[in-house]
Amino acid sequence: MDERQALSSFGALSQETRLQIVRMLVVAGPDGMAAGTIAEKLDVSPSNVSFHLKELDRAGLISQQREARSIIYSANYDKLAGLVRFLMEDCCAGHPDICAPAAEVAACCAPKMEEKLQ
Amino acid sequence: MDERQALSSFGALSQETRLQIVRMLVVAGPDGMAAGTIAEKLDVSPSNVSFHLKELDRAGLISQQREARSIIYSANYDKLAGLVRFLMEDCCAGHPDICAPAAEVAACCAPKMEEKLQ
DNA sequence: TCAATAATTCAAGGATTGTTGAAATATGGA
DNA sequence: TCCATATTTCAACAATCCTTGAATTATTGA
Repeated sequence: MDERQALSSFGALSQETRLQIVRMLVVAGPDGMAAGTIAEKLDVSPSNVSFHLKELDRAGLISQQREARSIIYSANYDKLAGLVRFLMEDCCAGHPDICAPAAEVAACCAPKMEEKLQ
Repeated sequence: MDERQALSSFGALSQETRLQIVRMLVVAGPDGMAAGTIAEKLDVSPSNVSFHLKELDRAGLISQQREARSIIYSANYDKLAGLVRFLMEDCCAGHPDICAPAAEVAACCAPKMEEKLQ
């Protein structure tokens, strides 16, 4: 991930409805959710949710796939992971000793890692 | 970090000058940099850099401290770490098995951790 | 083919955000 | 005190972003 992509991702995530969409899709997993379902759950108009989905797609944070009359959206985990990496690289570029505590967060994704460190 | 803070942080980081400021301050470390130095290095007007510094301060990503005639800004590492955690929590809320690779990034902050995992 | 469903696109407007340069504030030294 | 330095604040304008509802496209089933 370069600065350009990071800017676009941060921009996409800096709007309430879009952040909620991403969080919902992340929880939904690889099966994703239909645009209409997202609109319904977040109580937002179809046209408005469509606008925000397009924005998230442009940033590369989500993908779409038609299924019958619905269009199914799902989170791009690799892009989210890339953004996490970008932020941590920034952090470490300065003072690894200071930002090391941030590494703790990794435990939430890799519980086995935490065990090994005991 | 709650959604409110995350939104504000993402908004702050979604502007080129501000993202560059944060990256510079992170590299600068705890000593920080004077507002004028930042403006000079990024080739931005003092009033414009001041506008963006205020925005980053509002988001809690940086701190300031007067030193003689200068005002020294420095990165808030804990807030950045909090944002990393927020993103990873989101990731893990869904499918830990899928987003686990993101945990690799932790290695950049905690090289000792990586050794232990060999 | 026709109607219903699902979603997108478009244009208009309102709201927010970014830029600029001039004026104001704060500090330190002569 | 007076001047130079360092930074912020302010107002005006430009640019971007968000919302809304109506019109459009795509798909399915009767």
